[in-house]
Amino acid sequence: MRINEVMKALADPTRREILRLLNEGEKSAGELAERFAITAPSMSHHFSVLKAADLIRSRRAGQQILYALNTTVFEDLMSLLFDLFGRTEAGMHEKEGEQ
Amino acid sequence: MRINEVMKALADPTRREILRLLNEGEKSAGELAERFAITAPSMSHHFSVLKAADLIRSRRAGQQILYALNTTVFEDLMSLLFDLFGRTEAGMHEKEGEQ
DNA sequence: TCGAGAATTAGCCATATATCTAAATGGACG
DNA sequence: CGTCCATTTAGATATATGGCTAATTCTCGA
Repeated sequence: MRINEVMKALADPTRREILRLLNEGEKSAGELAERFAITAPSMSHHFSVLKAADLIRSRRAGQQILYALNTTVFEDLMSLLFDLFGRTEAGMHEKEGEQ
Repeated sequence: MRINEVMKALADPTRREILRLLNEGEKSAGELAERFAITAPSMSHHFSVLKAADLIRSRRAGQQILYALNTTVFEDLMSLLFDLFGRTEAGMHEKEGEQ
């Protein structure tokens, strides 16, 4: 996991809301876009940031592109946060995050 | 908790490293600064961002200012991440077994 | 093959951010 | 007091980011 890309991706409120919506299930780009007051190209930019961070996955279905959460990153994120905040008693979590 | 401020604070690698160092225990501004290749004013800027996000607390001890983690935010952060990634009932039924 | 619909890519602009140097603040101590 | 030391504040600058419009790509269906 690229921590920096993940964290930067999560730093934007629009992207966090996209993730929240995708938590309900797979949605098309257009379906997501209509929930926001920004243009499709801007949304597309956010999708690419989320994809680069591997927070979402996409697949084409006809003319549409469907996006879905990549939940495996969640665990990595938890691991990172424990690394930052977790009060550890010697070896409580062996697996250290990168960076 | 101001999610946006917390997330933006965490988006910077220097600030994440500061938190990691503070996880070892309280440290002075200078003590933290000497670990990085950036100037004291730049460090000070990062401290203020972390403070604004309530991720750290500070207290004066003579000429020095000591910083410490504010661990209570950790729980809030976890809660937020579950909100983003945690499978809710609706989501669970839509994409079961997906990874 | 052609046109329409969905989405992305390209290019531009304004704002936000991270960094620096220089100056100001606040405490310690002779 | 006066000066030193630790840190912050002010102000400047370069880069990053997020938004837009216009143009392009890709797929579907007549």
